[in-house]
Amino acid sequence: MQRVTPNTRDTRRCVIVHTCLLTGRGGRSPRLLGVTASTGETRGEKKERTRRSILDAALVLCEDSSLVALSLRQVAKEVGIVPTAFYRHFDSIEDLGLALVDESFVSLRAMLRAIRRSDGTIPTFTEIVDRSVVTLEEHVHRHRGHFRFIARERAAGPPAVKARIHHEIQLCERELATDIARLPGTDHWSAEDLHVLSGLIVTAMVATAEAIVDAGGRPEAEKRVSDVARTQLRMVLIGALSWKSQP
Amino acid sequence: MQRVTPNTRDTRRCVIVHTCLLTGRGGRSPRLLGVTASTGETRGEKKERTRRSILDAALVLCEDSSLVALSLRQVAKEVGIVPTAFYRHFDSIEDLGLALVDESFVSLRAMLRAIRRSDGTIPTFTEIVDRSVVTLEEHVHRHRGHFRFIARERAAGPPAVKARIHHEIQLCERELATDIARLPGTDHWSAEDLHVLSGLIVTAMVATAEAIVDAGGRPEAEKRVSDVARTQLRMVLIGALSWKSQP
DNA sequence: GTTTTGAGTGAACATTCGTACACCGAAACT
DNA sequence: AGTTTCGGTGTACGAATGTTCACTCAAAAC
Repeated sequence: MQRVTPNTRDTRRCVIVHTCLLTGRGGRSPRLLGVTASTGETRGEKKERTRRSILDAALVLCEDSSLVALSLRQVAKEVGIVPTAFYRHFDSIEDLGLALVDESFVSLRAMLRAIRRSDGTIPTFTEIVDRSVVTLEEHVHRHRGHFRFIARERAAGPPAVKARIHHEIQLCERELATDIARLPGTDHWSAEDLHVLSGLIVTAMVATAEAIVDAGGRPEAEKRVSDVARTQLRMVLIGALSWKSQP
Repeated sequence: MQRVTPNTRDTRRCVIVHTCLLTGRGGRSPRLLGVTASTGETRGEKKERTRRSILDAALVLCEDSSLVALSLRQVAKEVGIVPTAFYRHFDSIEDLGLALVDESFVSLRAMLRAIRRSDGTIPTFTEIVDRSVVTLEEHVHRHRGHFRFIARERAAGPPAVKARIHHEIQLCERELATDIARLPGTDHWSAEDLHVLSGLIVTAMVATAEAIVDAGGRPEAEKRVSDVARTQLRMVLIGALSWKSQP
């Protein structure tokens, strides 16, 4: 972010207050030295907390723009550490990005597991669709930052980040394919067709997630998006049901 | 691109040779002054040529990374002009981005028109699908740079750029909806359902275009992508045919 | 109690960035 | 012919960048 005029920005500096670092800034206030020791915090815990602060700060800072435009110094300033301290936690911004990808997909996978878990009774297709869309909507709400990040860096991130995101999405497709295979009426499908269908569904859901994020929390806009998503999924499933696997 | 080590890059400097500027570099070689006049090139033509060079250079330079990480000085160096000369053509990098969006969609619209134009006879759905996918594949090949650009900046560009891309894609959806409405068997569809369907198709096609770009020109990978796209489109259309518009 | 470890500091570096300013000179206009 | 227009040049500026290096000092290991 170099080409903004110096005074337009910076209204939200140091959003993340990093209290543990305010206690003893390298001997700047030597009378507080003993206090830090009294916090009863293990060194590993402190490091982990700083790491979290860095991850959170990075997610906030590249909200507009992208990872490739995110500077190490910006992150350090936001966290409240000196630039060089960044290297104690990550080798580079790209490395940070990979950690954010992992983190994002951990929560996403939790969501997918939640959808799958509720399959005790044999549900109708409509039930599956409605439940999935509702779950997605909730989840995007709760992890808006992560979804924005994935949607952005999937297309614009550093090559390694893009590759990992792509790989994770492919895993989602494969898991969905095995789920579909368990549904009644898909016995005669080829593995190829199964994968094609799950790819289509995942594509549609990714687009839906992006649209929900873009709705920016306005309830009526989100409602419209999720209604569209529901209809689209039903269309796809109806198509799938009348699909004949060809050789 | 600030965080590369200074010597790793720069193997492909000044890819775009800007001959017109080599003739008289501001009086650096005054004996060539008359030559420039003898090129028989209007001032407007020269300006347009420089503008083209800037657009092309920008497209190449932000191939990896993104518009938000593209610097005015990089572009100027690649084109072979001094940084301040950039402002004679664009107000900012964002302005340049908007021009690139327009340019990209001009060619995309030409493609869509081509698909539509061939609808003299009443084609089967299979014919429509096959023809569309083939056309898309050809077009992505011919305008790989533009498609990469759109796919990237759609998610990561400056807000104004993102907005314009989103708007253009919505236009595509609307045009597709009116085309679908002309097809037999969709008489009883609501306008809402039409738009939902075209949105789904456009989403799938955007994803297909991205996948073709990512295939990187390897023929077998592209073949696989386009086969998948064909199957997906058929699935969607089969679903659409057995779709009943609900109130 | 002594030593080692390691997260964080702060100064310094060579680059790169956007932009302001005065200027040039040939095409375009009168 | 004389004047204006306007791409393009070159210098200069303050600010920001990634990365180096030699430190500090309390927690952890011994």
